[in-house]
Amino acid sequence: METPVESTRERLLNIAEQRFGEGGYEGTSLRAITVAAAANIAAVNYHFGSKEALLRAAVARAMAPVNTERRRRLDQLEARGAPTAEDLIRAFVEPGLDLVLRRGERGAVVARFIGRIAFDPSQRIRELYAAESDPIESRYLAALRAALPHAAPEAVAFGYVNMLGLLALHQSQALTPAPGGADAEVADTGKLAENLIAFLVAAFDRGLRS
Amino acid sequence: METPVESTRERLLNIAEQRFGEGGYEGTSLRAITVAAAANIAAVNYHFGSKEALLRAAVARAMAPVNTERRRRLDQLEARGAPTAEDLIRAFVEPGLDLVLRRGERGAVVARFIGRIAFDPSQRIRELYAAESDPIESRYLAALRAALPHAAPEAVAFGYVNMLGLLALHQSQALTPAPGGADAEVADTGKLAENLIAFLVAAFDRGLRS
DNA sequence: GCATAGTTCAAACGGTCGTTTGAATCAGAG
DNA sequence: CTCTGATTCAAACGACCGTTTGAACTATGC
Repeated sequence: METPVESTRERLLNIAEQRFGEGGYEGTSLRAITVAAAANIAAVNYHFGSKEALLRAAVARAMAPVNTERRRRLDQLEARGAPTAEDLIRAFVEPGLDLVLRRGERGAVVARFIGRIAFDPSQRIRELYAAESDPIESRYLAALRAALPHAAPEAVAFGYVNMLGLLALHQSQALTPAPGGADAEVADTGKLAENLIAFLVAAFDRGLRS
Repeated sequence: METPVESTRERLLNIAEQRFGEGGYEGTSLRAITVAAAANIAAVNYHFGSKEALLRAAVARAMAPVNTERRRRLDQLEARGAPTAEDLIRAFVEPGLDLVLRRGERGAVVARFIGRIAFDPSQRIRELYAAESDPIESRYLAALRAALPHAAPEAVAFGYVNMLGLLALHQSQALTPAPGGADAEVADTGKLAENLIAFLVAAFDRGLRS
């Protein structure tokens, strides 16, 4: 028989991140996923074990390159010593948005998936995402505190969660209800990352309690 | 018989906004709602017509006082002429967060409900929320553009969706996974609104593309 | 008291959910 | 070819979903 370019396992992961990103975890059935992936329903439990395990595998796979790139940038910045807040914000935001901007449709699917899962209504799902991005969180927070000595530590943490949230919202495209809307235009011009970074830099530099 | 302080209809709305706020629309069943409200399942379809109609009624009821207050503040600001960006941001954010801070537990439930529905995974639900808050959106955008003449109109719209998103995330408490975390501390001191407003004002004043 | 409209009730409807089963099919090694 | 382990398959499992039904109950006006 013809050799499929993607294994069943890969097709399931690809379709899962697409559908989960569109309808959320609760709003997407395994049957919808397996039909779209041209796989049997039992294949999910065979390859992953359960619906939640499929989600976990999809999150891990989607986050891996983002985490790697963030770690790499953070290492590089710290090697040079004393990164600015803008350096750090850029090192955090760009790996998340480059998915959308520089990898075509596939990247947009992954970004929407990540952004959606990060703020899923179910706390269980959110924790699943948080566990995947936690490892570098403390490093970022420490670097941000050092770069913003005038701001109180709690204020820096406040800024960090705002950055995390805004990035997720733009990744999930939940802010662009109408095609051709304001945000879509910004994204089309490839300036979304720059706009978001400028927005956040101003907020971090001058909008945090001291 | 004893007169219940709340009618079945009111109990359903109260429990609905609590449960929808906790688990999202898809993640909450009518049976869970009716059991908690001590009502029969058929009561939902009798009083509202369907699950989605129940959600619609809950959204409308929860948003009404927020919209009213925002309109009132906007009227007041425009009567005085030439409101600043901070005036406008404050007039938008405070009505949304006062729910949490100044109405006790009940207000926190309503705020979480609104914040969650605003960015529900399902676009259908998000549009349902947007329809409820649209009427004043264009007024706010126009006033913001006038207050920020140095910023491009698309940049102002970009800032507006960021404000909307950050407010919803803080309302939904999705940014506070662990009790006693950084954000909870900020909220406990009653300073969340001030911190968020300062964050947004700095971003609007200095973080928007011209 | 009796009719009437408003409300609640237990029960069931058809459908979909995630998961499991056990047989069928596959590819590769001996 | 035969054997073996990995993979796929149709089918069914019990549970839960939103919705509907028609009878029972409640309160109010006559």
